[in-house]
Amino acid sequence: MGGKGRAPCCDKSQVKRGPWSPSEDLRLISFIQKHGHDNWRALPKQAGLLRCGKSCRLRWINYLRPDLKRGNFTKEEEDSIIKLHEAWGNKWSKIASQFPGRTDNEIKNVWNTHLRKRLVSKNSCGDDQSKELSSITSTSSSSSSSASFQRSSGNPSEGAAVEFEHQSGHESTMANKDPNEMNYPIRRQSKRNLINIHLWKVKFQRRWYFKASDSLFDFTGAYETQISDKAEFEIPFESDCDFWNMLDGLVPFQSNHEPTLLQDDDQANQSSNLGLVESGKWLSYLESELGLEQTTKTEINDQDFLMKDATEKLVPENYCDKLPRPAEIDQGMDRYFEMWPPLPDNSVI
DNA sequence: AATCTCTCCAACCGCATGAAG
DNA sequence: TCTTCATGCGGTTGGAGAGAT
Repeated sequence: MGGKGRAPCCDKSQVKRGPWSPSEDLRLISFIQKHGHDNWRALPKQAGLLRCGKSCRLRWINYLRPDLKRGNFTKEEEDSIIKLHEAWGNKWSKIASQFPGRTDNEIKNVWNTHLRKRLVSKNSCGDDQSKELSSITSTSSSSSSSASFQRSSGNPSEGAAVEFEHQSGHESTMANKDPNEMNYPIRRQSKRNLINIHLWKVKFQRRWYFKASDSLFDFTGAYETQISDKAEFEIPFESDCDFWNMLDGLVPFQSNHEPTLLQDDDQANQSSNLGLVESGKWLSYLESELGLEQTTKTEINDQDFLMKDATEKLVPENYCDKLPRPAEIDQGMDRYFEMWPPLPDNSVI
């Protein structure tokens, strides 16, 4: 590497940094779903993201790609990591290659935060662990021992990466929810906490408007009522809908650890104010305000309705992602704001 | 209740590597 | 062969949350 050195990968002053917002995630997922990721450098611009390609790549690889295995490491996985680290040292990518669905970053983190300490602790209790300790304190690879390990049982290589489960049996932010509310939380285990997935669906003038969201996905759209209620859909890349964007500001739930659904810079303040609106009620109110007498509150088969894998493309034939916004909805939303003004910052429900 | 300290992990940074011109 | 570019890799950091004082 000589000469003037490499040019920076991007203009740092022109790109956004820090935690990703759900809407950015949506854009990245949607773009990659449709166009792949042949060129990370060009991807942010094409996807309409103010991020550098490197950041997009990391976000996808470490967090968004659908084949990631979520949840804590099993004892078997941890044992395998220890053995592999003994054999290969800090070759995190190489080690991660033996754990489908796990990332090098994840393994590096679990090593630095758990396994290293555990082994140091073990070692302090006896000399028989000195070999293990030597592998911890040295970053060089040991060529003497062949790695004997097994892939952890239940790895996701052959199955859906994201496993959804029904809410049954969980307490949740929806503890007091009205069963009639059109709000169907599902929980899945993430590495750090539980994430609620919510579905809303409202029928208006022969069209279903839907919205589904969790901290990673937030997709909206509409389809004609003559198609099956169970029709599945893809994440729309160019999802329309000022209407739904406005609803995004009315985030009706907030789990303990999750970020608000939309935290774009220009929406952060609004979200922080509105994120505590009591779950579900806004939609019931909206329905009555809109006079949707014919609105049907249909039980949704969650397993059918949710994407099990972000790469699946299950699009209703007459799916529309550019529907005009009915004036009635605009009016109803105006009245909604009057009835449910933004809450003050320090309010708690 | 307020403050401090620790833990964890997502995200960033810089370097290495390989491909292309 | 040299330079530039794109991507991969491993080390490090910043900040949120949890626990301790």
